[in-house]
Amino acid sequence: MAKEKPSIPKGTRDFSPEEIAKRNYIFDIIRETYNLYGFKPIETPAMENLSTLMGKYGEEGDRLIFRILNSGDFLSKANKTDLNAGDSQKVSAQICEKALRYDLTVPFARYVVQHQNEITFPFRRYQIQPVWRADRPQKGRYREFFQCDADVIGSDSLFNEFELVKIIDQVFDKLGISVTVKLNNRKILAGIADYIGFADKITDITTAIDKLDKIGLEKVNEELKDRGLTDTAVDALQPVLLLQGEVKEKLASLRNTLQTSPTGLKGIDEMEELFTLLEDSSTKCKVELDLTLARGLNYYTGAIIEVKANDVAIGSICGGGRYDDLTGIFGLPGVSGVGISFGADRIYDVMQESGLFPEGVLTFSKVLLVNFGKEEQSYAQKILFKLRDAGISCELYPEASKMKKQMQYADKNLIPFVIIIGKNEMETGKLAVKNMKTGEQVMMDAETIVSYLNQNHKLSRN
RNA sequence: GUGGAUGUAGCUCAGCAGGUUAGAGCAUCAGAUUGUGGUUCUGAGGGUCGUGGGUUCGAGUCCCAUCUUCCACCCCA
Repeated sequence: MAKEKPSIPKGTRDFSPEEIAKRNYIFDIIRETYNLYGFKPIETPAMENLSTLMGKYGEEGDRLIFRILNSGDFLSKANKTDLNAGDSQKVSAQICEKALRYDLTVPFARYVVQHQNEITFPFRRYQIQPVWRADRPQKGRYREFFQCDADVIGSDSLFNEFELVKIIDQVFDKLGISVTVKLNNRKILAGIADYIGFADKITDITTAIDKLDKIGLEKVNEELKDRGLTDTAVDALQPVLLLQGEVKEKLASLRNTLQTSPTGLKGIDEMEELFTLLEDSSTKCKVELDLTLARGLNYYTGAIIEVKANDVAIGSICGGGRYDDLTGIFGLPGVSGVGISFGADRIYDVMQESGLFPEGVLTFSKVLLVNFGKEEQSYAQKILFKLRDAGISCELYPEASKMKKQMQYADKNLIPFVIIIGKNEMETGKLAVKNMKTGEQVMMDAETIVSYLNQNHKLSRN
């Protein structure tokens, strides 16, 4: 049999215990915060019906959806003409009924519609699961990655947007990542497109302006013209692109410019309300209005949210926005939702690069009990279970190896305490408790060990 | 989907005018030290040089293809 070199698909990764520990640290902080804000968890399957996903993410998005081949004699169901013509596009739709989920928002919309009679609105849910995209891997870009979504559906109130920004602020503060939250509003963008006379080209306009800080004003203008805008339209757009100043000033100026566009004015009202809420309850991170922010899938209709790390160049690490009619596609119109999504894998990369993971995350066992032999082991066992009863993670070295080896094991596994139980200790009842970080060793009886460890553990936790 | 770089031991890399048995550091394992780790010393194991073809007397080294990873574009967490 030919030897097969083990490997995993492009853009996917294995996770070691250490990596899981670090990732869980991120998940825990996000989950705690979601819980604190009263969100409830759900999960949905890794695969959805292809038709549920198609057409929700734009043309590019459709291309990036991983499709799942039907089982059995799937080719017999394919249209022979398309097959012979080599039309992969058409054939794949005929032989794939399922696909891996591309994000968590669309499956959530599907969930809401499907379970609408069990749900009490407004519904606050969160969801932490992997998603898949058939993208070409790059820095901070994977084909399988975790999203951590929180959405409020069934409420138009801008208080929801406000709370989501507060969550973002709190999560990144706890993680120790310095970030800037950028906000914009699709209605303002629509108003701008309307104002320059190209309401139908809003997608082209937004994707072009989105690149402003990346390729510069001139290139953006070029691209706008390439995408079919007239010179006068591009000229009319300039004051908007170059808008400077405080949030209030920007909005006032826009209000003047967009006075003929009811949609634009609505967007400005919304942003004003949101920023007023944010002013009354200050955030630790910077929150700014960025009119060039056009990101977001094409189902966004109101607020657009994006978060960038200030110290690491990696693209956005959290994004979100309001979608007014995502559930309408599945037969439940008139329900508005707003949500955010933390990109756990990018957050991981940022934390790794900036050395932000606390030391303690890699500690699994808090205590190792040294094993010297049969008698010592049975004595140590009692201590072992006593510690576990007290909620202290610990392990007993399973065989009577050399002490050096056992100490090395504790060292390599970053176990902060070692308890040594030999003949002497068994006779006196005083056990040797060694702090592996300081090297200091204290003799104490079994009764005091638990409180000693708890105390020291808290101290070292910082 | 487009363009560019990369691939030698578990990891980081050396080796190249094509020429015997492919090297180093770190890591691993064992010993020095049969009750004390993170330092030191000694030794050992570990590679079909990403994969498949081709050129050549001879290829880790040159050519082609393919895959991986990385970088940029597109797009995005």
